[in-house]
Amino acid sequence: MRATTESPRPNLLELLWRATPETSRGPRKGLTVDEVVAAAIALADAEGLEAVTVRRLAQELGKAPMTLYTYVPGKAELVSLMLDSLFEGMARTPAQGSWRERLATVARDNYTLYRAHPWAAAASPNRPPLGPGQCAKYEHELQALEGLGLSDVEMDDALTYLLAFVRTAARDAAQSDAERETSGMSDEEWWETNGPLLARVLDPARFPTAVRVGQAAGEAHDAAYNPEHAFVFGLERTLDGLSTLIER
Amino acid sequence: MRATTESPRPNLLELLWRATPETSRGPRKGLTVDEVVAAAIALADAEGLEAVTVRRLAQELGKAPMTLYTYVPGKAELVSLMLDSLFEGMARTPAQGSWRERLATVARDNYTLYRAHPWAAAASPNRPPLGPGQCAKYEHELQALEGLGLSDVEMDDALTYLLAFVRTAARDAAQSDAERETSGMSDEEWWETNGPLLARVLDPARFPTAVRVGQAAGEAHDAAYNPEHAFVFGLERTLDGLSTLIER
DNA sequence: TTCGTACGTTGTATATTGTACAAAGTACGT
DNA sequence: ACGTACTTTGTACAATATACAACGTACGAA
Repeated sequence: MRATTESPRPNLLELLWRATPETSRGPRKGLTVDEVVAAAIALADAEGLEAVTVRRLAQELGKAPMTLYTYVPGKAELVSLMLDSLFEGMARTPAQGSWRERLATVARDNYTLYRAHPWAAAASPNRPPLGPGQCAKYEHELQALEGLGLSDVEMDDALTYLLAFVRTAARDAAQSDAERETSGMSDEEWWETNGPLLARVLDPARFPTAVRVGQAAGEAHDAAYNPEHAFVFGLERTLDGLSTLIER
Repeated sequence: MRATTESPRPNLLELLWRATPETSRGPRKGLTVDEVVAAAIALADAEGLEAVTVRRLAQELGKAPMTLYTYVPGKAELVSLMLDSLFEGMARTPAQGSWRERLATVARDNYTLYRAHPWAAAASPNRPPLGPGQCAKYEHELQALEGLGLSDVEMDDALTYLLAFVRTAARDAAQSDAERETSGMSDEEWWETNGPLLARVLDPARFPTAVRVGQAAGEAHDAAYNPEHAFVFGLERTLDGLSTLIER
């Protein structure tokens, strides 16, 4: 048996905190984890997360594809690093005003982030890994809920609930945008194509309420779905829902 | 120029409503769209959506891979068909009781569906294509909001908001399950591996609230995240949020 | 100063994906 | 009876993540 070296594959958490042991042997590294992550974010912002392939990213960095695996154990870890980097640098508007204003600000900061980086809304899990960015974000956002008489567990519940709403709203908005782009069809074209079939098949006798309400919603929003309206409406509802917990 | 036949690639909407023109020429079809969709659902239920590849599905059906393209124009359309089929067959508990009870029932029916078919929660868009299943579902669910004094647009807003919450809750729950399975790590093992680093890096002076609240939440749920609790908590908040719209 | 070895870099290779294309075969309508 | 529309299928291709091994570099010990 050959005494092969134990490959010290860095753990995601170590990587997030940049707690990988420094090595001195061997050639100098031509890149840093931060550079790789920054390039990946730039690429995802410009062309979407599906453009962030190992080959393409390496090309962008002027290296051979496999080189990246020196910096990042795999693609999943790279995405986590991208997210944490976003969280690290995102806006943290200082908390002020009523609890409702403070939470609305938290929601808007998040919505703005996810709208600016649509790939992040799709990639972000409900519980992101505990990197420095996520921790700073969590710390900041909890401030909006401090001193309201909630238990610690309720603070976490409330924040998780609010953030899940925002992520979903942003994700749906991004998806709505993407569909419009991908299909390359305007709403008018869509109706020209599909209207006849729908008219035949959407029997008002069978779906009376659906036809009535669907039509009203479509006309009101001037589209099948209006993400910005959904966010505004949903944010009010979400804050109202939290008020019964907070103003108990 | 050869007079090639215009390939009558069926539109998704035509396919959803099974409104594809019947052909008589040529060999008899060995399958039906319904059989393909049913097999795909069974496969996704058993092994996840990532197991539903064209090759695997064809094998399951005893056909060559490319045969499936006779029935379905591509994989995206197949997934839409799978979803609509699920919606068609899902539980529709009759509406009764207060508006709150009715909406809670709608939410639970949806949550049950998505928990039984985790791939569907991940694949379902905010606005599913207008297939027969989706229409029947929409019609049914709107009943819970009928007669409450809401405008048609508000009915749609409210339902969309409620369903987005449920989808997200189910998606997060499925992801939480998947992570546990994929990592193959129990919570204890995770802490053994990552505890030391976290202890060093999660400075209570830098993240006082985060450390305090995070620890409390973790202990209360006996895990980093408790999806079922999040659903119960969130459903109450969501209904409270809608109450300010409905009981105005 | 020399040299072994740990480690960065990279070319090659593999398994898997969706699906385009064309050949082959089938059965209906004329 | 026969042409042709349509099903079925084999082959092929581009793209993916990443395993593996060869190669070269430069530090640390001698």
